[in-house]
Amino acid sequence: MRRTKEEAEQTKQAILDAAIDVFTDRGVARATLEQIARSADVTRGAVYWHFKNKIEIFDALHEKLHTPFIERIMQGLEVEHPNPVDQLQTICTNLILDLHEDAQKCKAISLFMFKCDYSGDFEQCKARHNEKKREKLEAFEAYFARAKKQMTLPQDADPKVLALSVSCFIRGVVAEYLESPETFKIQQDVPGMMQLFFSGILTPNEAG
Amino acid sequence: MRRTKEEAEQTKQAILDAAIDVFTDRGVARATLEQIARSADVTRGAVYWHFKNKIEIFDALHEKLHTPFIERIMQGLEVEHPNPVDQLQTICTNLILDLHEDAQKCKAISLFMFKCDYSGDFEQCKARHNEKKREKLEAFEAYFARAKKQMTLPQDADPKVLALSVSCFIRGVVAEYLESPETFKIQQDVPGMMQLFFSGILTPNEAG
DNA sequence: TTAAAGATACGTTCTTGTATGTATGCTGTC
DNA sequence: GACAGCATACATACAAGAACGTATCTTTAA
Repeated sequence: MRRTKEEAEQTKQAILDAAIDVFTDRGVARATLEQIARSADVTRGAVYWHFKNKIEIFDALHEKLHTPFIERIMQGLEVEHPNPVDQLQTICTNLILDLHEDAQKCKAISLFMFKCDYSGDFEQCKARHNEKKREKLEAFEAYFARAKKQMTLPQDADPKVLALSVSCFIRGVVAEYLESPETFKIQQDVPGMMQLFFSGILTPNEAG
Repeated sequence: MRRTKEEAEQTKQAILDAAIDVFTDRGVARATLEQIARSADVTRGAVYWHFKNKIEIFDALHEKLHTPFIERIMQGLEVEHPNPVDQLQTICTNLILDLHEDAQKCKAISLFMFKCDYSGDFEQCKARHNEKKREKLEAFEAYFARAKKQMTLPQDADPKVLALSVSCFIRGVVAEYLESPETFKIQQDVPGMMQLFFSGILTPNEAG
């Protein structure tokens, strides 16, 4: 049953797609390679041919999800913008609004937010994933540093803390939305919530 | 080997404490009742005596964690306060700052944020846990409704959306902190971040 | 022809639930 | 107030089924 190279690549992608479904349904830990194989219409033999084990599948999915996400944030830094904070607000808002139209992406994000834990053998993934987070934080920081330089942000603002705040808020919004989508209508409420949050950033901070 | 009633209760609590450790180390799904028993210095027989299965242990831990948390938010509503938004800000800030001093609580929260998923048999927990979330959201909402009535909040503010925003932000902050505590010093940065966030709430919203 | 791309088969390990064993705390009774 | 009888609080033993990794086929592209 040897396939052509393109067929083999298709099989590999089919396994990854199937993995998203099975991980979503049963959770990463309880998901079986047999179930993934079944869902991709192959046997475990095929799975073991393309991936060493479950962790390799998991990591492949993570890579596939986060790379375009970070690229999008980085891209905004490549062009000059009169108000980087507004720019960042727009990017973040759109990033979240996009979720509403990409069910597969939602599933993938939910995987890493709710359906996995980095205990046991999965601990080795954590370092790689943290690296991605650091990149993201630094990009956020760059937006605020640039805004400070352009005087569109109070001079006493701390880019690090602001970047962290943005990161926290986005994470919370995405988490709450994915966890219980019925709680709020994303299209309707999110722009307002983002506006509210970013208006806090632009307010000079009088706290000690 | 029959123990007295108090000893039995101690055993039960020891099992719950052990469960936190084992769940933390191996993840909820990969944790074995045998491991929990070992860690509590009993056998699986004792575990099965006090709990029907792993899910019951899991639920008991959740109950133990969230009840005091919600009570604390509710308590703030019992007394009158000249500025409910400030009051809520203080409560939320303290709630987060407290984490720094209670390692066991951090472990427990991390459990429900990172170490578990509600797939398979654990799906039955989700409804109960969502109920707790709803209570929390309604309490937040009550603070803002009261502030509106007392005119310490712009009249065009939507208590529902504000409550949701607070919920999202807190969740994000706690998640980011617990996931990588080295990213920010909680005592130092959190008050500023909360101030920043709540100042956005008090700013009249001009967005469409 | 040989090696890629999988399928099939097998043995082992790990967990779970339950069934059964057992020692002892408790309770009513006389 | 002591003692039979029972329920409690576990410990131990057992059976059954996953799930995994590997080893061995099979087919066909290169």
